[in-house]
Amino acid sequence: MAQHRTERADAARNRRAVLRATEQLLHEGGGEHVSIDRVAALAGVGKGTVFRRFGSRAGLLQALLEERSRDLRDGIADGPPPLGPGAPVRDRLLAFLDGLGAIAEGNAVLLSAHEQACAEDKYGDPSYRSWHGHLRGLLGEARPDLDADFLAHALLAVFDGDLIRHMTPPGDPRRFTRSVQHMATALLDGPGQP
Amino acid sequence: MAQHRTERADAARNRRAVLRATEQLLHEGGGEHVSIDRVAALAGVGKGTVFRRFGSRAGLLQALLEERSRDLRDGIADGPPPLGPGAPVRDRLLAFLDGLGAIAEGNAVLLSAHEQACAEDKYGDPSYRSWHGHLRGLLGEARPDLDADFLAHALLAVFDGDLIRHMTPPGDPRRFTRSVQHMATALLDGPGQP
DNA sequence: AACGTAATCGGACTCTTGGTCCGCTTGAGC
DNA sequence: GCTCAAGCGGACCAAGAGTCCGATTACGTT
Repeated sequence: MAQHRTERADAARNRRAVLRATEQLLHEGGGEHVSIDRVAALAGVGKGTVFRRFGSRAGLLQALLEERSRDLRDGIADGPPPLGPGAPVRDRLLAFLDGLGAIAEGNAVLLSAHEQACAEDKYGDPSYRSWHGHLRGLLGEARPDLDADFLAHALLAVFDGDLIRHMTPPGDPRRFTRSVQHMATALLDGPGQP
Repeated sequence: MAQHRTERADAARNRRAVLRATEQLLHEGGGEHVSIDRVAALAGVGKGTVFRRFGSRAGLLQALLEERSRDLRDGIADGPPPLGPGAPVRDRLLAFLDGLGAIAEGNAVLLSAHEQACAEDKYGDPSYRSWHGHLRGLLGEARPDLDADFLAHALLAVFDGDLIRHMTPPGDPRRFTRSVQHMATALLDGPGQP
C-alpha cells in the first residue's frame, strides 16, 4: 500500500488504529453502528484521515474484508493442495468453500455492512471478482456443460451476512458451510444439459 | 388496506399518486434516486403523507413490490395448475420460478432498492417469507432427503436486482429465469444425501 | 542539529436524507 | 349545515457521508 516511496510512520499507525477501531465497533454493535465519525473518534484520529486513507465507508469495510481474506487468496494462488493448485477440481472446490465459509461465518456482521455499503457495485468489488473468477474456473473445468458463470454467482449469492446469522445455530458454527458444500456437490454431480 | 371502515377518497387518491410517483422515479434514475422528498414532491403531497401511508421508505418499496407480485401469490394459492395446486411438484416449482423470474426481470431496480431499504430485516419481510415458504414446501415434497429450508434460501438469494441487471443481455430478457430454472432442476435431480 | 517541504492531520462545514411533530384542513356521516 | 376524527403538509430535527484548508509534523538533506 506504499503509494510513492514509503508510508510515513504516523500514517501507518493511524491506518492500523482505524482498522482496529472499525472491527471493535463492528463487534460491539451491528454494522449500522459503524459510522465514520465513531470510527474516527475511537481510533483517535480526525474524520479526514479516515477518508484520505480509505476513500469512503465502502473502501474502509472492503479493506478490512480484504485483510481477513488475504490468507485464503494466497492459499488458492500458490498454497498447498487441496486449496492450492494440484488437487482434483472437486477437492479444490470444497476446500475453497470451506475457507470462504469460515471467513463468512466469522465475519457475518462485516459481510452485511460491506454489502450494504458497496450497494450498487457489488459485482465490481475486487474481492467478489476474485472469488467469482476462481469459482467459475473450477466449475467450468469440472462441468463444461453447465453455465459456470451463473452458478458461480449463485453460489456466492448465498454468502450473505444476514442469511448466515439467520441460519447459524449457536451450537453448530459450521452448519452454513456444510450446507453450501452439499449444494455445490449436488450441482457438480447433477444431470447434464438436456 | 381499509384500516377501520373505509378509506377517505383523498387518502386513496394520494396513495395511488405516491405509488405512481415512486415507480416513475425508479424508472428514471437508479434506486438511490428515489428519496421520500422527491417522491412526495412528484406526487404533489407532503412528506408526512408518505410516511403516514407507508411508514418508512422500506414500507413504500415493499408496498410497490407487493402490488407487483399479488397476481403470482394468488396464482399459487388457488390459481390453475401448474402454478396453482394440483400439478406435479416439479411443474409447480418451474412455474413458480418462471413467475417470480418474470417479476424480478421486470423490476430489477425496484428489487435492488427494496433490498437496500430493508437491510437488516430481509428475512422478516412478508413477501420473502411467503416465497420462501412456498419454495421450501415444494422442495421438501420433491426431495425429503435434502435441506429444503436452506435450498429455498439459496434459490431466493439469486433473485438480486443487481445480479439480474448484470446478467441480462439486451436481446434475451428471460435468460436469468432460464438459468435459475436449470439450476433448480439440477438440484432436484441431483444425488441424495450420502 | 537545523531546515525545507511535501505528506499528513483534524475537525469545522456542507449537503442530503430518513423520520417526527403539530396546527390546519376537509371528507363524510348525521 | 355541523361535527370531528381522519388526513394533510411542510417546518424541523438528528445523523451521517464526504469536502476543505490552515496547522502540523515526519524525514531526507545539508
